[in-house]
Amino acid sequence: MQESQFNPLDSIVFLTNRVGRLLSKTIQKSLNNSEAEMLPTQIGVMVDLWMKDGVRQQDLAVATIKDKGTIARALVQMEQRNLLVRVPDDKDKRNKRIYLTHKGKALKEELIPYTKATTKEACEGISEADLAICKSVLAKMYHNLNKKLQAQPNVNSELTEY
Amino acid sequence: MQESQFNPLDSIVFLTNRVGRLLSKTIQKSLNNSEAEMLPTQIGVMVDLWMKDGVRQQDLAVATIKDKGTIARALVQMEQRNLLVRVPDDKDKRNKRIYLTHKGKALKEELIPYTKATTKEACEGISEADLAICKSVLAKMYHNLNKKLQAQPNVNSELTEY
DNA sequence: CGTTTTTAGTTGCGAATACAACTAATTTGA
DNA sequence: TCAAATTAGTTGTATTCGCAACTAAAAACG
Repeated sequence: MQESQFNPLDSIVFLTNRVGRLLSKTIQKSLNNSEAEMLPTQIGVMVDLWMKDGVRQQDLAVATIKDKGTIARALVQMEQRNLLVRVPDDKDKRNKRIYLTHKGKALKEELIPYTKATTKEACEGISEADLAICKSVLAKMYHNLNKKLQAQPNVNSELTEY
Repeated sequence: MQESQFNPLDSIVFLTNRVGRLLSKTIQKSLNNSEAEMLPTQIGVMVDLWMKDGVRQQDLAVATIKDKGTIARALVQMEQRNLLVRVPDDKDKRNKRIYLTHKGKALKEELIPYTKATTKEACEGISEADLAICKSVLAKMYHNLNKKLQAQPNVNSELTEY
């Protein structure tokens, strides 16, 4: 049996995973004991709502790659904190539309500096040009992976179109 | 109050997170009902052990960005499945060294095709050159973030040196 | 139309996880 | 040399999460 070549440090799966988790963990920790303290799932929901609000719970579940039950419970907690409201849709009573409150929108301003600080540290020694290429590659991958999901039935991802 | 510019689709934090989670979720699902079926934490442990085995539980916790208790319980399960062994260290009896069994090493061969298939789909339309730059940027970020962790006390990350 | 199928959201439940308290082993340094 | 501090691993506990069963609403279709 021959030994396969597989170096995680040269694997895009390994790299995106570890870097993504390191970054978000670092940011999340730095938020602790601040006004903006939030759980990872909640941060994910917030970010999606900044891009587009008024979407359905189901859209958020797909976009954040979480179970719809998990999202439902996270949204209840966030509604209790007055970060957002869940508005039943008159045209289709199965849907609930999610809208950020003023407080929810304001959190964006709080989160940005933490995100920028962590990003800056992480990107030390990396050229602007290379970073731009890296982001465009990841954006393309994100697009490909979402398209793949859309190709399967029963998935709506309005959110992830760009 | 001015509205801040923050487009998640141009944020390395958002992109690495979503792409990383989409990729690993896709691979994990494709493993279901196969011999190689594993939980995300277990996959993370395996990958680190492929890079370097004989490390301590604590090293794995740091490398996989998980709580040491979580790792301890995951390792017990994996030991029960005969994927690895936990060997008390004679020189320092606090440590347990983790070694892959033959079965654990063989899983690597099973996992590779799934990883490659998913990666290929995700990278459609991306040039080799750009992908290489993307990976080198992420590897550099990974290095920076781990160095940052090492700078803080009580963290050992032998594993993440490269 | 009316029945069947699909979809959005909710909820019960068990598994996985983080956090913190604990034990045992080692290191530090007075 | 020995008490205090640090470290690796374990375990208790509360929270989070994914899965699956369920309800209600809408769409599909004969």
